Amino acid sequence: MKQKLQQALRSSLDRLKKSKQLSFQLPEEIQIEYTRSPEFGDFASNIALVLAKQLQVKPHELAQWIIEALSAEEWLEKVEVAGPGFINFYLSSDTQNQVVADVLKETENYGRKDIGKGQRVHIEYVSANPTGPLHVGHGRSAAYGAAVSDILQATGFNVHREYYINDVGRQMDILAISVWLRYLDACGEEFDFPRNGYKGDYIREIAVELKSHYGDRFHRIAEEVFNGVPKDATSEDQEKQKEAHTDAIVVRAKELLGDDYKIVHQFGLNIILADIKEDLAEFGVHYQTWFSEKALSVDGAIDKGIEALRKKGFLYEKEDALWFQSTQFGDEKDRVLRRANGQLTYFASDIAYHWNKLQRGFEVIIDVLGADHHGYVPRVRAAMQALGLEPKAFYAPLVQFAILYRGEKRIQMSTRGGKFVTLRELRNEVGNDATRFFYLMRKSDQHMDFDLELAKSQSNDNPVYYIQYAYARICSVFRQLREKGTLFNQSIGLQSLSSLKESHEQALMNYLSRYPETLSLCALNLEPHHLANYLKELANLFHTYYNAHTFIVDDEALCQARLCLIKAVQQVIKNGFVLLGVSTPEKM
RNA sequence: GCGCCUGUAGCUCAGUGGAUAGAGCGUACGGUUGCGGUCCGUAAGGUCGCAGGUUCAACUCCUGCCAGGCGCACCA
Repeated sequence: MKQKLQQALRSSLDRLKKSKQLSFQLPEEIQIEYTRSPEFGDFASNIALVLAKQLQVKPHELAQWIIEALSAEEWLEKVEVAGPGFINFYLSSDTQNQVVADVLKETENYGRKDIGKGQRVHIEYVSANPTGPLHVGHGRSAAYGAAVSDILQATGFNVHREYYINDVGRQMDILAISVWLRYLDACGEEFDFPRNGYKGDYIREIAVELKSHYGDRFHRIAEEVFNGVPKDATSEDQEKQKEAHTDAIVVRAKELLGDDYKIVHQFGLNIILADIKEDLAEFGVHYQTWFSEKALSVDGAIDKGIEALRKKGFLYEKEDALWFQSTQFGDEKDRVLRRANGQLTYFASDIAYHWNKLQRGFEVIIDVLGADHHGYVPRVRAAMQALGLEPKAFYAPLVQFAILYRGEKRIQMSTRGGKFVTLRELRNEVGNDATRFFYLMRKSDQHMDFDLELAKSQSNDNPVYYIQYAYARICSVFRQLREKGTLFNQSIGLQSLSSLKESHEQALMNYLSRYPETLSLCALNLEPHHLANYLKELANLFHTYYNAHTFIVDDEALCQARLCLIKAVQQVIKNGFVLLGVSTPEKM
């Protein structure tokens, strides 16, 4: 519709150019926007305001000329000048009605558009270290990544969802020794558990399982284990000392266990990863690939990634270390890929991983990151550019933590003490639907307050409930219809759409027609919250309508037309919720 | 100290350079309660953090300041 209006304005301006001998430069795009309220019509354009200065004409007067030069269109009811020189368009009601037929015809495809043109998009999200269960912060990333993926897919992109498993490195070693030490504890050994170890109860559970699988195969005497290991820190803030302590234990573990170390290492990883996979699957969050960092290092991909950078000339050696010139691409300092001690940094394997993404032919790369990692973005962006990706084909949307509240009371969380609320706990308490929707309701890169009480409540204050209720209510109307022995007749309804004259009906139809644009907006900005807000407003308009008018009326034509309208509403709620991962129960 | 993000109604938050800055909740009145738990109306409530600048037009873009959050490893 916007395009049609732009076309109409363009030809009107052409005509003016000739008749009034005007010369002016058209802007690239003639702006058409939805009006804020029906009193300004359905659409408005600011074109007269934009051109007024060039032409030295008062905007209001210019707008009048443009309107006079517009050719009559049957889909336009009227066109007016308003305010400082806006041109307001009023669509004829038949044009408005058309949306109902469109929705019912296109059903689950209504709103889908091919703006992606099949571009291959790689989106990586969550990718939490497999050192423990997912917590509520990861949950928000999961909900966000899944919704963005589905929205992009629905708008014509070819989306590949991937989870990068950081299954090597120090954190994993610390996990391994944490499990092992709890295992030794279960074997009756006595010692102080390292401050830097993973202290959660799940570690003990894994240790117990390890013991039941392997008996005391990995049992070593505590004195032997801690022999030569530097003392642990005496307070939490002595980072260096804590790390020295755990690092030494890792070395001892490898010495004492030999090849068995790998078994312990893998055992913990497997259990935690299985838990993460199950958790996400239950949350309705799916991936095409679980990509292992270990696999990357095994097949020499890291060297390939480094080689790729070297060939492009962005590497140099300094003080025995290998550096990447990320400052060439706006990073604040160059970054080390290989340390003086010969070890590769995490960044090196991350470059390899991203190089691998490019090699697989993805044209758009999206890394969903926790907001606390924002400092990491410039160097990854730099690497992607160095490797030849267009800057605008790389996106790193940030996801902020949610602050949990139980009513007024804030729920305190600290990762350090292992005292965090897990995603599973949250889902169990408030349900998948509310968890998903609440996460997506707010712009992802902003802090949000997540009220558990509200999320659980079966009241209209709860937006998820409110929208689901609208859907269920519509289902209920159709059930009621059957009980009354009346049949829903879509073709009669569609032929009678012109009888939908109530302001509520007009408003609903107008809003339904905005759904496709809302989807595009979400897709192009990677912002699913627009869709959540849209659905809330749609439900609101529906409830208002429901309370103002009866659908099942004696006038057959009117009745069927109204049923068509609410059926369209039902369809759009469904389409939107599918993309957000929220269910649409028919009864509540 | 440097960098990034955020500052909009009592609260939670929307707001693609446009018209009188909005919604929900909360507050104060009033009206409706029969498809399902309602909904509707009215009012109060704002120097859009502050100050400049760009523009016909700024909550929106730019600069500076103030406040809050996060990040600043040859860690991952």
